Amino acid sequence: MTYASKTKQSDISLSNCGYSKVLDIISNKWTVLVIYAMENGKIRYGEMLRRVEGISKKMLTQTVRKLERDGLVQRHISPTVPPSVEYSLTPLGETLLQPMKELRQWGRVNYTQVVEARANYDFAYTTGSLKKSSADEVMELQV
Amino acid sequence: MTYASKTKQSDISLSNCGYSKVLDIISNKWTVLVIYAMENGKIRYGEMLRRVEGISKKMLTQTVRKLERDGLVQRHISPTVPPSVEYSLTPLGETLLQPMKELRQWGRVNYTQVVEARANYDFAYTTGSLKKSSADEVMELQV
DNA sequence: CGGAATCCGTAAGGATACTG
DNA sequence: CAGTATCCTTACGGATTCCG
Repeated sequence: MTYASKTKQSDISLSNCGYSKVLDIISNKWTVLVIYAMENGKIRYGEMLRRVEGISKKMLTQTVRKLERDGLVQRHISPTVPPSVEYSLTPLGETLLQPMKELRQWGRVNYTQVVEARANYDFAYTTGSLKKSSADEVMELQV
Repeated sequence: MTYASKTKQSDISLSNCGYSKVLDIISNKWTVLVIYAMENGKIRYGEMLRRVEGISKKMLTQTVRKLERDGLVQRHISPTVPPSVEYSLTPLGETLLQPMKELRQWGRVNYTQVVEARANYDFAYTTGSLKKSSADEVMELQV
């Protein structure tokens, strides 16, 4: 019996599932990268803008505001001219670093296989046959 | 010196960061919930449709296809009438369960604080003052 | 410097209906 | 039962401009 169980399993709900709670916070294009930029301590707005490759002012502000609202990020304003604003993780925000790192590690370790699987899948569905390995072709995608 | 380091830090890139690789896979409304539905073994299409609360056929198919393409999910078709299709995690897919569980655990443990932080933030920005705790008001949101 | 405001295109996702 | 196909709405995010 490969089925898990015949007993009624609880539903997986968007509103009560721990996964969804987290995704509600980190699931978008920039959030984890922005948190990542703060993992070593305070960092200024402009510095983040440069470090997080490709992010716009709009999205950086929006992302960091949402994190602040969620209690994961603190904002420190130095009322100088020109203004200086630093961001850092709150204690709550820092607790998210560990689970995040595990995800990153998974990505580093396994993404090669994912890319290969994709190539294999695409090949199968465009030619009708299957390849054993497409490691050669995807080599240039590794980083 | 609260700054992490003055030495040049590597940029955080969408294309080469382990975080982005994972998000590329799991960062959307349904993926983690669908993976979650398979954590105990094979499960049929219709059963998932019922278990994952609120998902439509379109999104379930789309999500599960993407996971299959990524090599995280296997599809087993029994050519009976009516057809029976079962999905299960591949070995690669199962390796994602552990880091996912840590995230879920984080959500379960800390989401209360996040909700409270939000209420506090919203209160501060709608009234101009700050509250110490809004635990009372957010109680009905807990699950 | 650190934003806010505005405009705009794309794409993610919902609703519904149809099919082998 | 396990999907496709189509339409449609919204929200995410990019580009640009302006401001204290």
